[in-house]
Amino acid sequence: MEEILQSLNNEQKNAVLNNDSNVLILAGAGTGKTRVITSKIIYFIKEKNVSPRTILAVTFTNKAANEMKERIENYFKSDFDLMIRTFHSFCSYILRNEAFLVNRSRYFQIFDSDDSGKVLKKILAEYKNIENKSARYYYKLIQIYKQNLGKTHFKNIDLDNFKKIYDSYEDYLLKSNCFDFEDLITKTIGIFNKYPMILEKYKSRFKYILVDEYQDTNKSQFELLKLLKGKENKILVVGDEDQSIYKFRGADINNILNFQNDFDDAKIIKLELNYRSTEYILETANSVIKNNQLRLGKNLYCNNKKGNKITLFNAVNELDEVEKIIDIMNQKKFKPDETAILYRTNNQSRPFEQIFNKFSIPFVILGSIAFYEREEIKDAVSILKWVINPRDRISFSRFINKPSRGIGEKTINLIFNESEKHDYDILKALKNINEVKGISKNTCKKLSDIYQIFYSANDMNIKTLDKLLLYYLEKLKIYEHYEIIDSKEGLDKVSNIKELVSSVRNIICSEDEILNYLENVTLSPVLDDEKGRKEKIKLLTAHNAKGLEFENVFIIGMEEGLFPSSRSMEDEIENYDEEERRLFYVAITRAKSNLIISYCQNRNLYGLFTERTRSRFIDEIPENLLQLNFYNQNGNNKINFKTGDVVKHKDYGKGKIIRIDFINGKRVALIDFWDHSCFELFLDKIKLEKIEE
DNA sequence: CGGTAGACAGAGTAC
DNA sequence: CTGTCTACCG
Repeated sequence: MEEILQSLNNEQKNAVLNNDSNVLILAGAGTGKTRVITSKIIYFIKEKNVSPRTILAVTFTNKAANEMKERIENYFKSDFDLMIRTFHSFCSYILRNEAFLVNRSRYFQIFDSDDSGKVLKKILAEYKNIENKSARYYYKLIQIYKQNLGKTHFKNIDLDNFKKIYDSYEDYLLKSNCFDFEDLITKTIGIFNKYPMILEKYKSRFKYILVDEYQDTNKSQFELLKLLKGKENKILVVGDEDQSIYKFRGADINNILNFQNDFDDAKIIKLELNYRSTEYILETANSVIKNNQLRLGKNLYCNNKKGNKITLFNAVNELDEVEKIIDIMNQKKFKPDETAILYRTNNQSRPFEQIFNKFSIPFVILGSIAFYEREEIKDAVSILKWVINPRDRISFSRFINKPSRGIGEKTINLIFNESEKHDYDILKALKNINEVKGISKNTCKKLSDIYQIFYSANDMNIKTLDKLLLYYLEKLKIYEHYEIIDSKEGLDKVSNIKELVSSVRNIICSEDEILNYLENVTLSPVLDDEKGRKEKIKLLTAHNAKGLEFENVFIIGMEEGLFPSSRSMEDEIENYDEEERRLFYVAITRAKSNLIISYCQNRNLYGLFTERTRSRFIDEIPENLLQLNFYNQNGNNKINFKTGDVVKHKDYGKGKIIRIDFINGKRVALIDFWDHSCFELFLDKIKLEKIEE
């Protein structure tokens, strides 16, 4: 323990040793918070003789959970019965224990938003969709409704209609023996409220509650924590209000802002010493975030060197932006492996894919479409989900008609009706398919064959999951379904499925192992394959970059409407740009040594060229931290010309700068001269003065 | 039931 | 621009 404490700074030590009250550790970016949490858990176990079994640590990503667990077990060199999980996976653990209390079996499966959307689509079709709103719209409403534990005050929404759709949705999930994401939290709370004895059981077990990324908790998660904590236990939360970027997912920044009001005897310990970034980068981060009102307030400092100034450049369009980034990387000799390109929206990776591919520049996109969200992967996984939980209608519908074998919506509905009539699961309905009226002889035969495939699997004594999955895939002819689409796309899908098969070769074919695997697939989507990351430039959204760090960071597309996003402006009236500013702050603080920020003058949006203005956030960076116009290295012309400036030339007279471009590192301005036509001039070679209009 | 063509809406971050 | 939904025909 001594050596652990010695390696901590005073702030961190204080956070580890302070155990008499409820504590909020307000940890800025790069201040070593994971280290503090793990040290704290080690301290509990080693110095306070706390049984590991009584510790509950909740995180938001499985990555963080695994990292903590690993560090602790490495220290003690032994496995512990430590409950370190994400909110969702912790609740899933409780729900599997207590499933019968919410009319489910422990084999329940979890619907992702895609599955939920399909359920809602079916329901809306039945109701003829009175309000003519999309399934996605209702999914969002239901999510919000659940996150707020039914205490939402919807405005301008037909509540009777909503309630009807909501009830049908809940009914569908119940019949499918499934939960959606929000259910995991809310149904757990439901059990705790309804059955105090059950709550007592968990409360008396988990005496020490630690929460990571507290700024990302939503209302229901907050309620869950309060229930578990009760009056008896202490709670320790770690978070950073400046990095609260998941409002769209229900995160309520007020949880962290109000911590001292919500819990009595609460203490705040700040961690402000940053180990990650150079001073210029930290100063940039600090000057941006201080424009936010909703803060507890902290100011990062470091003992690192000043470092390089922040490079800011503009590009003609999104393709030019890519080319300039390649140029900068070459000139500054950035290693691809240590470089990340961060953007606001996933589709901004496109021009990079195009150009990087053209020049064979190695890159990897992190987390755009998670592997497990791909159509073909979901198809394959849905087979296993249905095997484990044969009431799951959505999973059954996914694979049953791939390749098409004449089993369409009509037949599927007849099967569902049959299973509902007798309270069978779907497998049993297939077994008795001959009794179902309205299905043709031919189709009946096909369904019986499918029943045989699943029935026989039990007798085959298959040992590992890859073999089992392969058996189903071959018998059901899923490969053929995708191979028949004789294109690169189809072949990619086949190879993705093969990758999936080989990834489960170490999983034993027991119900529990498969159940555990399926839960991980849904609750801990892997960002990418680690093996392919080396020596490659990383492309990812600012959201996905949270918690990561890179030597060199490009933040691209810093334009009004994009970053800050115009959609976030519609979302709320007050402080509408604060969440976006936090996101920018997160992006800035990912950089260790070099930070480059860029924006475009034009951008192709939905097929149209649109003129852009640079982001308001850029103006919040003090000019003395910026290295402007990276390409203007000669410094012949000290004037900082920009688009829209009115200028005067001794021969051509007055004109207006339309845009500024760079050719071979030299600034070139396209100027619309009033007495002449429009033409381009090298800014650093001509005599040009800026004048007032 | 299934495939396809053409219309049309939407366009964002993700456990 | 692109993905999705609808209408129609085999």
